[in-house]
Amino acid sequence: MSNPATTPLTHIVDDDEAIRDALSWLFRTRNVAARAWASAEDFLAAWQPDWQGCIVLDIRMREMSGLECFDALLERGNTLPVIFLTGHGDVPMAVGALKKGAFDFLEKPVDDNALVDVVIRALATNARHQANQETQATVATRLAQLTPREHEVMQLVLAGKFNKVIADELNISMRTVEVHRSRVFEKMGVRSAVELAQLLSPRD
Amino acid sequence: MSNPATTPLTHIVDDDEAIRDALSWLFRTRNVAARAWASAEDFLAAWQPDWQGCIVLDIRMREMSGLECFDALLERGNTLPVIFLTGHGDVPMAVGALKKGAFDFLEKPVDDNALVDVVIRALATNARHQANQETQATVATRLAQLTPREHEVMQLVLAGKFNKVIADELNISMRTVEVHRSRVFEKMGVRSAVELAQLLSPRD
DNA sequence: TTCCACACTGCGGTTATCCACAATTGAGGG
DNA sequence: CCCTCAATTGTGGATAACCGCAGTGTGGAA
Repeated sequence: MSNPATTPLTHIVDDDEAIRDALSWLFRTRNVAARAWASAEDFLAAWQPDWQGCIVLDIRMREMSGLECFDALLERGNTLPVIFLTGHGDVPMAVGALKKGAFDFLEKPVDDNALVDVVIRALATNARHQANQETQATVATRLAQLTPREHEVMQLVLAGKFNKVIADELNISMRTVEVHRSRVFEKMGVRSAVELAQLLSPRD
Repeated sequence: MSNPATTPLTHIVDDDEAIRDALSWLFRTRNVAARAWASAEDFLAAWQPDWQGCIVLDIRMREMSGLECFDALLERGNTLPVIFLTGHGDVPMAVGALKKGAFDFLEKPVDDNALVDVVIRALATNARHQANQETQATVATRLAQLTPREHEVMQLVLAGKFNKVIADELNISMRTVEVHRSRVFEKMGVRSAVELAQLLSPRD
């Protein structure tokens, strides 16, 4: 049994066993690791925030619908790309799902190649997102290690101020500024203010 | 006549005069500056890349359809947010438009308040995009003023390297590095490598 | 030929940054 | 009481960055 936290899986969520089997088979023939779920409830009960991969989610299911499942996932902070499949979609439903962040919205019957293409793109998107999350987590961990004073000095360093100016503003000696500055660089794993600025540059 | 390059306008493109009039009136009552066009061709003939505002675009029109107009706008590098209106949309059409970057996709009859809300959000999005474009244009202009050698030195400065190391790598004197470095800061309008790094930090 | 832009360099002097070594004080926890 | 951590500071010495002043050489355009 693959571990969804480290091996990206395409999760097929559909109450129709024939569809689940067909999609499982399709993905297997395309070397896409997949796992099938017979209901949205089953999937949600198992879902973990650190899973990697993507979700192929049928809209119309017996108990909980795909859209309800999607809303629940969003509430839990899901970041897996969600591809909706539906036999009877309408425009507001599709538009609403996409604007809530759904990755795609496809109508059945769906072309095998088209679906696999979408899944592969979704997996790539998830991989990029994961890499970005890890970087941000590392930065956040390092920032959390700074003492309040170090953090304060760091902001002024990032504002491009001289040590002498920082010392004046904080009413401390230049030597103290140097100590804090040096410790900031050490804790943030950088060697210069340029590297620090680049590490902490705002990203959309 | 307002100048669309500087005054944000909501462009109503619909071959149905009654709709145009109704929407013009609606926007006027909500203090949203608008301009109506009887055909996609008319709008496209007038369109300029520096216009500000947004576009409310009907899909089904006599000659050129809204979707064709949208494709033409994309080819021309349009950045105005596009809100589609349709009386008979289907899911693939809606999904396709949104994935090509349409701002929204609404079905007629559309609720006045809902439409105005969407338009106001689109206008805000356009304003943010415009501000970002201006910043990027300023940076690009400044970068274009650098000599090739200055640009080369700048890259090494941004890599956090000492002047001495840069001099070694480029086989020039340290004084020359200092000269280039100083001129880079001057032309880029910054006072330190930190500011330069922040000005040029990658953005998605 | 002259002028200009670009690239380059040396000298001397100043300011900024960095840090080893050493030390003190205060707060909090075991 | 002892220990750890955070904040602070001084001394002395070294390296890095900055720049005025002065100058040279090359290539291209007028």
